[in-house]
Amino acid sequence: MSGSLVTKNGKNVVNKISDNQFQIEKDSSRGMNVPVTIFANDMLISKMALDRTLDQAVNVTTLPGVRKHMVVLPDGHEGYGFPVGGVAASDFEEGIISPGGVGYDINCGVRLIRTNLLESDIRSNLKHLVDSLFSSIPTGVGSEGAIKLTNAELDDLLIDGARWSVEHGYGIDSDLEACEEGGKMNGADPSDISTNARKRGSMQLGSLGSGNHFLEIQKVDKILDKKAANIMGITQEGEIQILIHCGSRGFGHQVCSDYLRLSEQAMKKYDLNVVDRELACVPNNSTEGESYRKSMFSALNFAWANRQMLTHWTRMTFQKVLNLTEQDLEMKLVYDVSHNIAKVERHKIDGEGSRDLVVHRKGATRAFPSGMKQLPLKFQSIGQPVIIPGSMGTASWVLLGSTKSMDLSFGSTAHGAGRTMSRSAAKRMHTLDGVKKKLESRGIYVRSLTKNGLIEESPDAYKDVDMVADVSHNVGIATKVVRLVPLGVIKG
DNA sequence: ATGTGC
Repeated sequence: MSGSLVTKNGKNVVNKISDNQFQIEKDSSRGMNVPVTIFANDMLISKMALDRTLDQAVNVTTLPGVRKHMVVLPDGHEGYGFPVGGVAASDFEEGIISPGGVGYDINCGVRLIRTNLLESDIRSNLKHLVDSLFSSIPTGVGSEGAIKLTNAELDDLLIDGARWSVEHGYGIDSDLEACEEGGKMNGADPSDISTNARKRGSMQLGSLGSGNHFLEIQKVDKILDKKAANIMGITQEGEIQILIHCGSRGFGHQVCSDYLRLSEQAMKKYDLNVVDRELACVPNNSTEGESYRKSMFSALNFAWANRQMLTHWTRMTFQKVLNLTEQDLEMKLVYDVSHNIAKVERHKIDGEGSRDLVVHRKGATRAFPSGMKQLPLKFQSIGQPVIIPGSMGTASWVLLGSTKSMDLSFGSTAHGAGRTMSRSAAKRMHTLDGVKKKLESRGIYVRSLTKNGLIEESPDAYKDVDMVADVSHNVGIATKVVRLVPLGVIKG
């Protein structure tokens, strides 16, 4: 491919800066406040130009107070208003906050748990392990968890996040320091949460959900950065790891819906106009902005509490099936990262010094470098573990945040593979047997609640996660540490 | 993603 690429709506020209960096220049005449920077390669960016990904990124640059640039990561694809796989930073004082900039699944995220087991320790028990996980962890749309909370208990959980779960017996103290924000976002306040969100939330606590959410038993395929891997507790190839990918379930979904509606109404009051109604937003410093932040933070905490509970049941299942005690079976949390979040961070902007920005990461992972005070002590010297799940049944990656991310991507990198085939296309092109056979041929045992759940998540409906990790590594926003491959999967 | 699609 040579020359420049034009986006789907025909209005935006993409310039290639280098092999892995592209740009859409700022055009003030079309209301753009900043340029768009895209980290990709020729193949990935050509796919982004086929749908609305890049045009949506340009739309975001027209929002009030957007700073520096809109970032699109190599896994970018179209989403609700804002593209998924993007970072939009808005000025704390003069900018906006937008529910669509976080997305429906608030704090969709992943956590990686390392074990002291090798593949040979579990091969003969793999099916039993997967079956037991499948029966002890509720999956599927609308699935209900084992826990029923009163309103007052739910309030406590929404304020304390994973800490609530640990204090109620689901996990250990050291789990908390291995979570972004310690698994508890300060400033969460559930007082504006709707009754409807509460109703859905309290029922679904402690469940995995559906779509691309999964729990995988994986093994270490390759270690590329031994020093970083060792500090994370990952020591050798063949070591068993658990990856949990899920979010805030119907609770966060309802919070997002509630605030999209509220934002659309409040925009009239603030005389805010947006080029796409899906970009509904409110001034960050407004009553409505504060209300969304408090409620969205509550949903972050819901998701962290939820992943913490699933961690506990995973540990119990492994102990029981393998007949090992808590002492003999090490299952330590490596790290837990959020993929859908907005929070205030200080970032340098060329010519303006440092500013407080509302960093919207939608399908993006924080990738802070060494020395950042937000990181737990043991990662201060190397940087933050970044966990990137592939699609079900494909590889996943652990990367390491790097100083370049602070200059290039507001301290962020990609979050996953990103779809390349719609759910309906995946259904047309695959059968249940075909997908199962393909996974089995790779030695992967899957339990799924629904037929469509499996077909829609067929590995070839997604981009190549290795390519996504490569772009991140080559640009230097996060570097490769460990490649993981699945052995067993449970999903909705 | 989701008590799944205008």
